[in-house]
Amino acid sequence: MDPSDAPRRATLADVARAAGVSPSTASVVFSGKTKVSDATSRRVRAAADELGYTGPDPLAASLRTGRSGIVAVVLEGQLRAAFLDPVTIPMMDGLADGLASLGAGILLLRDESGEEGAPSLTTAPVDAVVLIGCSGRTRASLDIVRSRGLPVVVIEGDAGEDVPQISLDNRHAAEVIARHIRELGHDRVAVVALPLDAGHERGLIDPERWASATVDVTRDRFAGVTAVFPDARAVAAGGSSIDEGVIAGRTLLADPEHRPTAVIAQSDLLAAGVIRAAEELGLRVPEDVSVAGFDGVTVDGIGPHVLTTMVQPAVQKGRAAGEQVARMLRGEAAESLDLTSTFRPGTTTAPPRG
Amino acid sequence: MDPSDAPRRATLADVARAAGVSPSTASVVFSGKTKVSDATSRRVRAAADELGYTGPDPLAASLRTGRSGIVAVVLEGQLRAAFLDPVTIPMMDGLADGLASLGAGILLLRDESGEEGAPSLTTAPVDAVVLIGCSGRTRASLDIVRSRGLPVVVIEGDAGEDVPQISLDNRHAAEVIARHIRELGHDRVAVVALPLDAGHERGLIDPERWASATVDVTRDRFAGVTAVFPDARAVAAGGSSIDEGVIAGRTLLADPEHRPTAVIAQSDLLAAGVIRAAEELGLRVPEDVSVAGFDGVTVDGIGPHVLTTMVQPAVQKGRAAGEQVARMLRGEAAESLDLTSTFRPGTTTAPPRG
DNA sequence: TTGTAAGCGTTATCAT
DNA sequence: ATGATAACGCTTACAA
Repeated sequence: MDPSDAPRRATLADVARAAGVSPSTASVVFSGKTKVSDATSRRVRAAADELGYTGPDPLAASLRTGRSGIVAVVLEGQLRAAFLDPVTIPMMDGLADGLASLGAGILLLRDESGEEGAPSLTTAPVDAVVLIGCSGRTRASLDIVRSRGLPVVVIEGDAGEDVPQISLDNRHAAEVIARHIRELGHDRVAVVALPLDAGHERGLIDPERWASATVDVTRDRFAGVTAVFPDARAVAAGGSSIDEGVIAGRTLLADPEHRPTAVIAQSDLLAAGVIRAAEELGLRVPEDVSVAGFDGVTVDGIGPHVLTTMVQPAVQKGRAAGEQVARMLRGEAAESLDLTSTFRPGTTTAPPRG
Repeated sequence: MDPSDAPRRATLADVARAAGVSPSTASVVFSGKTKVSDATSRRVRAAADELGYTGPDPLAASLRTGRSGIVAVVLEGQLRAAFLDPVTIPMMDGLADGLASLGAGILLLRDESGEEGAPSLTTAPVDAVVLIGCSGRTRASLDIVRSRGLPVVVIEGDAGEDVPQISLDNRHAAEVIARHIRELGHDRVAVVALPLDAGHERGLIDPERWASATVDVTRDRFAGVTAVFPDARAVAAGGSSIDEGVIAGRTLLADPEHRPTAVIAQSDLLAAGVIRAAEELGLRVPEDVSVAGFDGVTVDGIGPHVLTTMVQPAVQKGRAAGEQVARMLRGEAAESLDLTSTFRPGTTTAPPRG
């Protein structure tokens, strides 16, 4: 007897009919955009319950309003790689917060261009886009986003001219921590650097090598240190991890002859590795060697130590991005933000031994 | 002179008109669902370029096809908390893979019920839902999903009757590793357990306490061990981290009197902590004490050790979930899967000293 | 190979 | 406070 055999899901029109009201009234009952009398409201809701109607179909609503309530976050490569950096997660959390006012969810998109059938920036039903990181690929993503006319915010990446950007005071922050080290009296200082470019090669860095470094974060943090210690030696790590820090730490600390009295690492993870390396070699931190980090993340497994570090406002970074997106979606102008890291003294730095 | 002052974005209809073809033909040029002559195809693309048309509006396409190409992943609480577990990330990666055949993206949704205006399961334009974890809240999410009639898969959670579920052979896997320990000749064995319930209290666990444990994973992995070592002592950690492992490790190893010769930890992170605790106490691993883990994740910072552990197929877990979602979306029946962990011998277990 | 036509389920505008 | 009506931009039978 049914018009169709597969019992089609009830629509707002069905509910309206059952409740004896017009579709527009029924719509308003659910959206609350206009006053509705208590009586009709109740009638509509009753009819909805009756028919198993759970609310307006988001797809149809989206088409009509032109909003999907979804913001894309574009990460580089495998999710694994992106989430390896411990600041990414708090940042995403902040983003979720910043977006909350908008009622928007986060769509994870991978930056791999090729993959057939993969959901891409070109076809995703999103209201805005947040680009993370600073790979060359960012460029391509940016083009797509632009041609779709979507609002976009870039976090720590080489955004073009007019794209609002959330960045960090990397250079200045590095200088702050370097100055702390100098004030303690150190002058034989070494840096454990993040990768200089996509190559990820490890080892001592020839000063001229910096000219060809492509990763902004690495370069800026190094520049901050050399402003204070122009002759600081540097070792590049293969990535930001404790194990990489251990490797770099050994390189720097093994030889008592050239051993620095302080090591400035470009991430907390690396710093933790340096501490491990030092302890392996029988050196005490901070008595024999001071170690400073960068990021201010909680590093698991360095025991009683509290890392001296620059705390970067990871959550706030995400939240700021979310807020800028929200503004753009409201038609307001968005602005770029340069966030400030704060010095956090810990137990891993001290004056060098007499 | 323009019909409107704000230059409206071009639509497929505009493109069709400009190219002198019908809307349906233009549509097909972009979707590729039907053969189109090379000539018209070119004409349409040219017109599209001309008008700055970048492809069909996903919103409209979604409404028409009833598909958004988005799958929601519901995580408990803050993203931070969810991503603390190192298996979550590879799992999400696997999920992305499993979903790739579908061309679907992943929408991150937080499980917090309240939050006004937050994007919720009720209003998100998704084709299917993946529920992760085993909080009581899963229940609520499940109800929403059900009433919306969305396909759903649960990963390691207490899904109801007919919900396809991806689980792990926790009990059996724990038994496997316990047997390995016994075969090495140990009989004084202790367990470092994950939290028993939301309370997260640390310390030695009274055997009767297990009856009230609510976390399946913890209970199952413990049951596997007691099948081999009925009298194994257990200490609960406050969470799955290296630092918690250190605390638990100290509790177990400090007293030489009752010191076990082997410790079975319920996660690799905990195991890494136990190793640190042992080394702090001057014990060598595995000579003085054997340590086994669970998960098979890469633990940063345990230096030369390779953890003896059960490798859980994290990526595959995600991929399986993705594949089941894909099946359901194709109208096929989905099935529950119980995945198998595999034993990976490492350098952290050895026979007890004579 | 291409065109015609009928929606997909909402919501916004305007009138009542 | 409520209702009629017209889009929103696309896809897909089906017809030509």
